Amino acid sequence: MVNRGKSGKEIISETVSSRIKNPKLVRKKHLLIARKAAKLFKEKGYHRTTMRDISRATGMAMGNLYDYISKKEDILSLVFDAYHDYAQEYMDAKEPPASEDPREELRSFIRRSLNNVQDLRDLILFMYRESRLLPKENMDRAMAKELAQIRTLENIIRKGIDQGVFPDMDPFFAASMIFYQNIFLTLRGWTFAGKYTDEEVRALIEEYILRPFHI
Amino acid sequence: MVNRGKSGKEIISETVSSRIKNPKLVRKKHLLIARKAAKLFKEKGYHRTTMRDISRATGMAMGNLYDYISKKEDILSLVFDAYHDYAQEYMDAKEPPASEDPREELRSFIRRSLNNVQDLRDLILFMYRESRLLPKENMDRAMAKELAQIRTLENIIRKGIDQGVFPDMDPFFAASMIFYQNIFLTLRGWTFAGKYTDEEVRALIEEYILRPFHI
Amino acid sequence: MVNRGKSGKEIISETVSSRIKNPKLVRKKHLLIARKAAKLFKEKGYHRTTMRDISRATGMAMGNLYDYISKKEDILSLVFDAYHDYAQEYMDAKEPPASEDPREELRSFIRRSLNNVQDLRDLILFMYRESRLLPKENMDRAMAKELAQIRTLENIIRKGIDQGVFPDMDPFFAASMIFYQNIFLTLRGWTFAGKYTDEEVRALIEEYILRPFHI
Amino acid sequence: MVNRGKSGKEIISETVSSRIKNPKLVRKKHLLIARKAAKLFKEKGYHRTTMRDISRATGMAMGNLYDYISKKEDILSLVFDAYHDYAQEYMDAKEPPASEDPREELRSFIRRSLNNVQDLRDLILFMYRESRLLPKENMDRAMAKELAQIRTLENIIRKGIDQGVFPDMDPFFAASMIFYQNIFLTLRGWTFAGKYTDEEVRALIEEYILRPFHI
DNA sequence: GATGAATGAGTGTTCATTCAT
DNA sequence: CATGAATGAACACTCATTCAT
Repeated sequence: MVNRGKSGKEIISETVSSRIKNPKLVRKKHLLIARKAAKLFKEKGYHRTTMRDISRATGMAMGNLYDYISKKEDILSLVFDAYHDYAQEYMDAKEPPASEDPREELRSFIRRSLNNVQDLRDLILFMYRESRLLPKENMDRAMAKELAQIRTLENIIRKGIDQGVFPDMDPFFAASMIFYQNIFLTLRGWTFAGKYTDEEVRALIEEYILRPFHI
Repeated sequence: MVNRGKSGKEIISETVSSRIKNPKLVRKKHLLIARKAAKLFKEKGYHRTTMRDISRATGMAMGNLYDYISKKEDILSLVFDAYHDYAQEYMDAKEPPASEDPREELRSFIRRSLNNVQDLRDLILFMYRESRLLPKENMDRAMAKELAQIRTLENIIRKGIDQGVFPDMDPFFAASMIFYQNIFLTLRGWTFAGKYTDEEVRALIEEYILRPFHI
Repeated sequence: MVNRGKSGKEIISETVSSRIKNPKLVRKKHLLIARKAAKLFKEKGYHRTTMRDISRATGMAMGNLYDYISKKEDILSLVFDAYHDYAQEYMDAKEPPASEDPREELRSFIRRSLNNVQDLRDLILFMYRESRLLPKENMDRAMAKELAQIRTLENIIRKGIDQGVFPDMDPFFAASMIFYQNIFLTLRGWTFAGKYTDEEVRALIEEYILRPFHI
Repeated sequence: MVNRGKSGKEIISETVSSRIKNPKLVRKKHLLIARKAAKLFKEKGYHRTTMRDISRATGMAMGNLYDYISKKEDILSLVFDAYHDYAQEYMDAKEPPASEDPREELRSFIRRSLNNVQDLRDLILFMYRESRLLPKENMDRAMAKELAQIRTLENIIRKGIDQGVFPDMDPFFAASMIFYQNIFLTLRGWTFAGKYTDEEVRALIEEYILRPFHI
């Protein structure tokens, strides 16, 4: 849930500047704030969550909170950054020894991604809902991260097409569709509530996504 | 853009009650409010749109506005209801003479749906973002309408499977996936900005969605 | 205490814009706010006077107050404008039939000015103290009004010099000195507290100011 | 820039008490604080200068700052005291061998005073603006210092009247007027901006002030 | 039915001051 | 003695809602 800066030191959010001098403390509190705020945001949305709520949840006094951020919007950035860092780590950590079979690679990517999505369901939902409130800089960053994931997928697909194991298709577009289908159950999971278990849903989506790739 | 109640009378909203007696007037104003508010909501989001904004946009005095609704939330309901009514009409109006070929039926449904989505892009985006703010009753209604559409799709698919023109699959699940893939370009339009035209995107989605249905 | 606009209609403050439509009401409330706020500002200074204080003093609810102004600073402008309008009227109203004798004209100007200053002592003191907080536009206006008064004085003095009844001197500079001497007892009246009555102070200043004009 | 107490020990402030034992250190830090705070106060005013600003400017940690003062107001006192001490020194240091000619003595006093005022222009302006914020005790002390200077002037004038070189007048009143005319250019410097150089202004004021003393 | 002024609780944010180390 | 993080009351300002006409 942290960036690794050039020097190898852990950094969370280069954009949110704090008045506090001790960088270790800043990182720690930024993480605390992001964690607690994320919970509140998920439950009540950004606008309905007050700074007082966040103060209470973090156990930090109002003024102290503002020692670590300079506006409420910063907390939004903190939450997004923390998620992206975490998601990156999640995908990196579970990366299997790169298979030579594109079909296997694709399945592996989807499976990891679906697990991640299911774990962070509410957070992702929140992010999709309120990303427009992000300051442009963070928005751009978020979009770049998403694009990077899509590019990874695109490469896998392109390789599959080249090797003749996938049918011919627009690889970037297909990658985008897959990426979005991954998120699908987050946005509309309720459709399946009661009908299928989480396990089943994951399996169904995986199968459905892979279907167009059978020759 | 109106419901037909059981009695055949036009109703725009069963949930939003107004102090005004004249039902024709109520309907007219509710529509006016929904239309103007939708525009504002799309642009600035629900929370950032003030009652004063809506008063100004509709040309109705604050007090008069509150003669037709009782809380701001009501306007959200009005907007959602108006959309659903409109979408229903849209799909109904363009419904072709039911083809006997499930493949054609499916393609036709998707095409109409994609057009609808592209026309109302911003509104749909807004609704996905702020639906959680809806009072439960409206939320349930919105979900029911979505489910109805999915059921229509499900039937087409089931027929195709039965006739052996579609491969075997879970028809409800497939219908759900299709339905949300339709919405895909709304949520992630920016991914394609500059890469493809709207036409191309529609064609690509259509093709991609239909791919799993080739035997 | 009001401006006369081009049309002859009374206007108070063209700079402070309000959300209220009825201009009569706006004028009335602006005046009320200026009057009550001036009192508070004089007593506690601008910064120590809170919007709640002003709300309480005017009997207007916080929100209503903000219907007539858009920021606290506006109230400062209101106070300054009201004073300047009043001072203008004061000087105009008591303007005697322009005497032909510059000496008499000068004495009359000084006397009126001193009376005005003594009446509005605390207000003027406040204004000299906090004028730097004014938005530039108002500041410029205030300076222009002051300059206009100095110019009037300058003209009287120049006439006197031309007629040979005043000794040779820089008329603009002398006018400035006189103007400031008028205000003097506002800023440092306490020096005389207990020593002289207000009457006596006025007479002493008048005499002192006029002294350099004896040949 | 320090007082000499009765015992001959240097004291910078009798009113501002510090928690620190070492009196040398206290004096040093009080002076540092007064110097840095004065700069900030002149630029931004008392209220807009935060304790953080002062901490930063002095290089003292917040808590350490509060070891030497007990409230923000104390810093105001420190600034005023430092100024008065400095002004006293300024006048004392440049005091010429007391001339026997009251006219010369008067001119000398005014000249020194005008130089002082021009040097400390911004500081004096600040003090006039914010003196009301001083605790009563300091206010009284400041007034006493002013009065002392006025008394000095009064004596010169009285001597001149007695010797028949000045026309008859109320010597205390005249002394007061002179004293405040000195300050004039501080308060209304902008009136002359571009019209006269600083040199010219000083000469004009000097001449103007002395005018009533010609027989 | 319509108008628009009035209400006041609630929001984000600041900042003098304290306190643990 | 020094450091700087922590405290929380107070502030300016907003806005959904009501009410008098």
